[in-house]
Amino acid sequence: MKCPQKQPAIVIAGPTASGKSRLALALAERCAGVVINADSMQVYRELSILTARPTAQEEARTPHALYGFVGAGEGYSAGRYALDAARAIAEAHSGGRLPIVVGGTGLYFKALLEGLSPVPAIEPDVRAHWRGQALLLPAVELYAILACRDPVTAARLMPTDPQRIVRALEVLDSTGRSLAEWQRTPGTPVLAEHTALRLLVLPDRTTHAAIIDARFDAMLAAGALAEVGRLLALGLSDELPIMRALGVAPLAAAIAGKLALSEAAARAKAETRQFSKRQITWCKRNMITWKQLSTQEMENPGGVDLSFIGR
RNA sequence: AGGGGUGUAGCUCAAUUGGCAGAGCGUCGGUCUCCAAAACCGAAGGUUGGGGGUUCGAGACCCUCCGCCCCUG
Repeated sequence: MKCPQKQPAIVIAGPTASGKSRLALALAERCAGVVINADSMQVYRELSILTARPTAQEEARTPHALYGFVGAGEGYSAGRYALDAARAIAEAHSGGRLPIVVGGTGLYFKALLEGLSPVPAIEPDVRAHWRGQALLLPAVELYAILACRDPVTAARLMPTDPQRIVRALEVLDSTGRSLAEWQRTPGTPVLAEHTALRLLVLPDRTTHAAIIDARFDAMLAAGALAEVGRLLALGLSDELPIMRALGVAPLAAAIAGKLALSEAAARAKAETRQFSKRQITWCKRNMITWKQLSTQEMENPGGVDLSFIGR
């Protein structure tokens, strides 16, 4: 018999449309938990239907945290998530509740359980400069600059990968130190692995595509198109993370009359399928030691063994 | 029925007019340390509708059959 942990938590990961939110809610109701978001798109206020955020009814059943609390005009990040999640987990514990972290963003789980190397915040004008350059120059030219100034970090990157090249350049410029050097210092986990029951939900892929399709149709029926219309009305930059949420681009094209709604829907479903595959790849690689839930346990969450965390 | 067009990867289409069958999308696999629903990397996939002919060589030219589209009756 394992000793119940003093500051226990449950962490649930899995691809989109795998039923993990439903599981989190069931477990939270069973053991006085707080459902804490670990999804990079469900943090934004303006999209709730399209990001499959818990509904108001679901949020009324048990406390939720880190859902819909960031404005669309802001760019959220894994670094901010680690701070916010630490606070949400601490608040749950001080309120005598069990934190149940659930989501599909692999990097956020990494920040949570392994921590990020302590790279200081990037100066805003340095960040703006390199992101501006990324819009003007092809990735290979940015790579040439990086290869010249920081060959060690460059050697770890693809010359075609603008996002990571820009990150390496902004870290070098803002901190005066190579990203590769910073990363030699390991991060501090927000949540110690041995205090957390880590659950992994992997759907049966032969039926997952149909589930994704049906869910998107339900999103449309629930008003996803109008939700995107309201987002577009804000007149925000296309570069913001929220604009890259699954379905936003195709539905925006449909609103603009550039795409039939049926084609937009097909496109959004394809994006979602592709995304779920990337998530599954991440889980298989990075969550080898997690407890994978069976279909039975998913259908009957009451049977999930919680003795590890003393419940 | 007659006339015209068309048929190439799962889909949309290329192939310098007779010289090694390709691309985009999709599919599948992978990468991942502060935009991660992001940003990338790789792979599979073809009896060129069927059959015959001309040619050193045919996706292309000829004959024939089949499918689809348009026009005329």
